[in-house]
Amino acid sequence: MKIKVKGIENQGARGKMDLNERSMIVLKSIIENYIQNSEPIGSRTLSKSIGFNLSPATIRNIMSDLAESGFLIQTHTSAGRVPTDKAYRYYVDSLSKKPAVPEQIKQKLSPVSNVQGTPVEHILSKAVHLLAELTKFACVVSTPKQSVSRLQRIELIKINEDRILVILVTKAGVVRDKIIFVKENHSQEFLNSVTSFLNEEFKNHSMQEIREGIHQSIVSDRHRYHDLLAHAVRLGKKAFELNQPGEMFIEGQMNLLLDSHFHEQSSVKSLIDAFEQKTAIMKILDESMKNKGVHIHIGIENDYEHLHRCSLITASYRNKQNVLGSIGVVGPTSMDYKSIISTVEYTAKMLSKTISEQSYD
Amino acid sequence: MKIKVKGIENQGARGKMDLNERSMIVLKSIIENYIQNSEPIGSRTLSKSIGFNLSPATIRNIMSDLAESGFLIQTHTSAGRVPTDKAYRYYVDSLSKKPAVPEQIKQKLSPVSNVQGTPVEHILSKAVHLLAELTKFACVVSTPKQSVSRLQRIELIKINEDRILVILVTKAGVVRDKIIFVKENHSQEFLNSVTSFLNEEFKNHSMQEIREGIHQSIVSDRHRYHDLLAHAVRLGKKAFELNQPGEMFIEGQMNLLLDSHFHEQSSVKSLIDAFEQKTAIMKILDESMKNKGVHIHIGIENDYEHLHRCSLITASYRNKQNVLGSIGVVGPTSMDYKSIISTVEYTAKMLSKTISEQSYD
DNA sequence: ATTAGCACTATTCATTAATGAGTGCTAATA
DNA sequence: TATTAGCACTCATTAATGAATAGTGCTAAT
Repeated sequence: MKIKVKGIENQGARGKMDLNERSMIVLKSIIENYIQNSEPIGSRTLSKSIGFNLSPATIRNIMSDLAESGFLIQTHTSAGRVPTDKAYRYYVDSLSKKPAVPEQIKQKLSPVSNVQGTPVEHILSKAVHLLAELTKFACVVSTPKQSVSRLQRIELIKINEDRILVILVTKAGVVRDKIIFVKENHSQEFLNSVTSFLNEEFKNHSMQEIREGIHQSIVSDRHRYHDLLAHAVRLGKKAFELNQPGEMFIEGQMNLLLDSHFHEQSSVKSLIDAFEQKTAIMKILDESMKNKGVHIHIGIENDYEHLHRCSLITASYRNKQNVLGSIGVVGPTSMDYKSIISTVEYTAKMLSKTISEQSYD
Repeated sequence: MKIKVKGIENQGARGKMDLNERSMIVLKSIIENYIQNSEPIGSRTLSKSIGFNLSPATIRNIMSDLAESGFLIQTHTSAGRVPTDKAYRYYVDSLSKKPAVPEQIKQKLSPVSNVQGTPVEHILSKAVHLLAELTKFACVVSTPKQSVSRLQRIELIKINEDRILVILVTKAGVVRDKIIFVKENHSQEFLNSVTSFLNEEFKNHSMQEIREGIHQSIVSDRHRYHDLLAHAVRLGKKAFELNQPGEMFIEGQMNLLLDSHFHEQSSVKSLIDAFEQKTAIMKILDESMKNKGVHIHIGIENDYEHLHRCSLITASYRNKQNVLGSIGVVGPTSMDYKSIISTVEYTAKMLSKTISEQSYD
């Protein structure tokens, strides 16, 4: 019993993404097998494991075509073929949308909502920890961007003659603190007035706006003759200057070492570098905040060379008002995209929900 | 030209620590060589590299004695001998006290004092990052213990009908925040009164004391007829309940993988576990807070089995008033104790200095 | 268009042999 | 008595060899 499949012909090596249905199925089988076993599958084995009857020889022909179009690659002449990044891209793009998240995964992620009421950082670290445990890869999460978040409250607390502790509470529920150094010895009562002024003036504005507003105030110098306001503006400028570079939590780096793909194959060194220089990953997380949904960066698609052997799956989290940051997984290009994608998506959703509920708007 | 050294005779395998001077020098040479090259040295090579003339045969005899007393071990018959944990302990104990910290190291650690004015967590993370970079091992630091630190200020900020943001500032300059859920809808003015009351009552007391004090208050119920105080005590109880488990920052885990000792030899798995279950390392850091100076845990000396192949060098950091936490290095038992010890000590000192200067007492 | 068959290639694995670093022991020596 | 020279022995490491294996590519037959 044989099946004949008519379809668009393979277009050769010119990079066209059209594959006839049979080639597609073969490619998919190869990819899924490789994801599972991390070793190439031969034409004979594939012939048996595939659904309908196709002889090894036919499969070899198909594989040869797929190799020519850049979906498969041979490490050496007599070795099986391994999917390329292009193949993974094709595979991911053709995935039937959103497989349901298994109940088991949901349950394992439920502790995220149990840490409500604790600092946002704590929630994030819980989430990223669980995600790493579930996926068995390295996971990262970026802390809420300060510039976009809106002010809920500012507090100025006198420490001693020349130091003031500034506490900023954002709508997203993030608390940031910083000590500023001042020349004048202000009384706490004075600071309280300044505090009220700043709160009234700037509540609900984003940090970005506030910084610009204060800058305007100083330039226009309209408070020149008003002592309190002048001081307030000056202190405010210092207070809102705290431009934290945006942090990132990493969990489960070690997981990557146990993964069969990194174990032998590639030099561990480049992975270490990738995590050492956090900027590259941070950039991808930032990028991910710009659009909704899950983002997938496969191997060579990454700008940063050290990440060429990794794939990143990221998704942003948010409160009701703003996108705050994003969370993601860093793993080998041959990761199980299907399940990882849905897990990351679900984690981001949980995170959004938990944080939204304790946000101040 | 030969040298004869008279000394106390080796006591055999009975565990006596007394070694004649010559054995001591040989042992020290073997250890230092092994630390440098991570491979055993033979009697011939050692005979040449050692200061005075000793034939390989003599050295073999000495080595044989050292092995018998448990300072050296052979992995197999025809292999060179490798120092045991006992040998490292002996070596460390006999180190001439406190070699000077190289200027280069001092310079590389100087950024720690540049982050003054930022949150304590930030300072810690900077310090542990630099330490990891310098030592090329994994480094850990524990955040200030909350229970011992004294209250500088508490703030209660109303979020909405049933939520209050609590901000605790300790003398050590640590800011902690938490949201508490309440049944009554208190006004911010009311919260301000409570705040003043709590600040007046508890400023300069340790969290431990405060918790006990509040507990007493409630038990004795002496505020029964005073509405404000009753509320204040009840809110205070909740506010001071925040018993953060004490965190730990880890940096440079990946460094261990590049180390020649872990690379092949031991299973990476146990190291991963050690870091996964942070409790073991946390316990050692806690322990280290109890006594001054540098603490050294060599291999098998560690209670936790996964750390049997590691050594930990820790030192506590403090402000003027209290010991706050500790910082340390986790590396192979064959680490360069001499330099690591002084580097850790210096880092802890820098940390203490930086934090003290921004502490509130 | 598909398949069977066969030649060819490269990896992997086990075996073997040579090498060499290192020790242990014994007898000679200072 | 302490030290040393010399030699036998052990065992890890390395390279070379060969057999087994998994896989492809090509061609001719269906």
